Amino acid sequence: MSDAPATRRERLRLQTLEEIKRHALAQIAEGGTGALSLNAIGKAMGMSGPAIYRYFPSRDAVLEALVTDGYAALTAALESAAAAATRRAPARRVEALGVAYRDWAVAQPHLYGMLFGLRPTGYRDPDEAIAAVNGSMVVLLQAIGAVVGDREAPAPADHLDRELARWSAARGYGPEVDPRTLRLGVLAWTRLHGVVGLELAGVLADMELDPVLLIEAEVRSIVAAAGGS
Amino acid sequence: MSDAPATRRERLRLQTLEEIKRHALAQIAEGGTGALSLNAIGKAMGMSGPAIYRYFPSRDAVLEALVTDGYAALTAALESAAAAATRRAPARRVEALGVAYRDWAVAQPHLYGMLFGLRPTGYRDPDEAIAAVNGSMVVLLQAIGAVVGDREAPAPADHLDRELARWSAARGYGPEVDPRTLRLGVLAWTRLHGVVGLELAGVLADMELDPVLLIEAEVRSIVAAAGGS
DNA sequence: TAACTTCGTGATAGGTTCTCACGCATGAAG
DNA sequence: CTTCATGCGTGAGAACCTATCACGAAGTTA
Repeated sequence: MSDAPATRRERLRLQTLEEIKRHALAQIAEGGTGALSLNAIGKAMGMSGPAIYRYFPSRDAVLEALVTDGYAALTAALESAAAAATRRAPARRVEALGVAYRDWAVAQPHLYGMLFGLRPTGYRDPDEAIAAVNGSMVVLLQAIGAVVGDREAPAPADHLDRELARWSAARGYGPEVDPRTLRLGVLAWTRLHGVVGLELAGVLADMELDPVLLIEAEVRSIVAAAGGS
Repeated sequence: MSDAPATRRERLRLQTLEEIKRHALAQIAEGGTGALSLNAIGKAMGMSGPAIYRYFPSRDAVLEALVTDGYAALTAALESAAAAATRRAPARRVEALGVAYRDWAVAQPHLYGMLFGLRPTGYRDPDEAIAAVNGSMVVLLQAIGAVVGDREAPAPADHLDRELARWSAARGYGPEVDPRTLRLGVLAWTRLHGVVGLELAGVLADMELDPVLLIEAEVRSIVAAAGGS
């Protein structure tokens, strides 16, 4: 994760680099991505605007760095939640993950929006970021896999199952992740995102629906389909 | 819908107003909301930048107008899909709605993002827009209601059901919409949005998952829960 | 015909990102 | 210990943006 700080210069450079990202994140937290201004960051750090360009080639590069960091932070949050619930029943562990996912998103809505919201056309995550988001998926799959347990998979393979099998193989998950777990893992994610996304968009608030109840309902639907209590 | 054009002046004004929105939509379609420039719109229409301010008080007002129109367009698309499938089995009608929902979103991703993506903090839809999005919900509820049919609802009312009952009553849907339909309607929406949102974010593409298969799986999950085939 | 309303224009203020040439200070090599 | 190169920050400036303002030219009504 952290390379050797090597020379003193690099250490300082890394320090200001982190400080820039900290300020950028704070700006985004109140005001959205549009409120990010390299000029303002420079001023807040006590230096001029153009100085930032010594550290980031462009405004978009700053955003991209935040995205990559964000993926890692989300995965870390999920791992921590899974670790905290490791002694509880598998079904409860899945529920804890669902709640943790929403909590993380709600705590920093604009960052979540940068990760899973609309992107400028043509934008594609760097491989580094794709790998990071993959970590979240692994956590989910482990938890759901524990619920499924050793039950044999009676589901007749449909189109989706076949694609998922290919997908899992290509990803190196290997055949030890059974099809049902795979399917439920992906669906759990899209369902969680559906609720969280609409909550952050303010639609659920407009309708006066409680997002937590929806999250719980969706978690329960996944657990039930996995054969859990 | 359309008021009387009254005087000739108003007719012309409405015409340029529409033209502005057309150009705005085109700009957003390629480049996202950040690419919207009133200056550029004016230039494209053969007039100066500030002239636009005779029609919209601010840049955000243009975006807001697009949002309101967008809600209506989505509802219209769903209604049209429902009408086209009116002679088919109820389960098929729900499926048609799911596909239509995704099709509409994919056809104009940035507009969809403006409707259901992250908003600038503090932003809240005008009542007009909330009413418009409500229309989409009604279409969904009708289709799902047809699948549920006259089956009695055996579901033990949980938290979510109780909240939905209050919600439905407050909305004037009346008690004729049964709890199960209500619940499935909301869940159908969040599930569809989950898949579509991740697709538009490019996450599914990164993972090489086919969104259509996911949509079908989710529609089937709703239909199954409704008791349909 | 005269008065009034509406529309579009150019100028302008203040903001942004981003490039550039310059000077300073730090760390490294001889 | 001295010299030199590298990296860092600055201010000026180009090109863009939103938004406001005073002004003149239309079209509309009395």
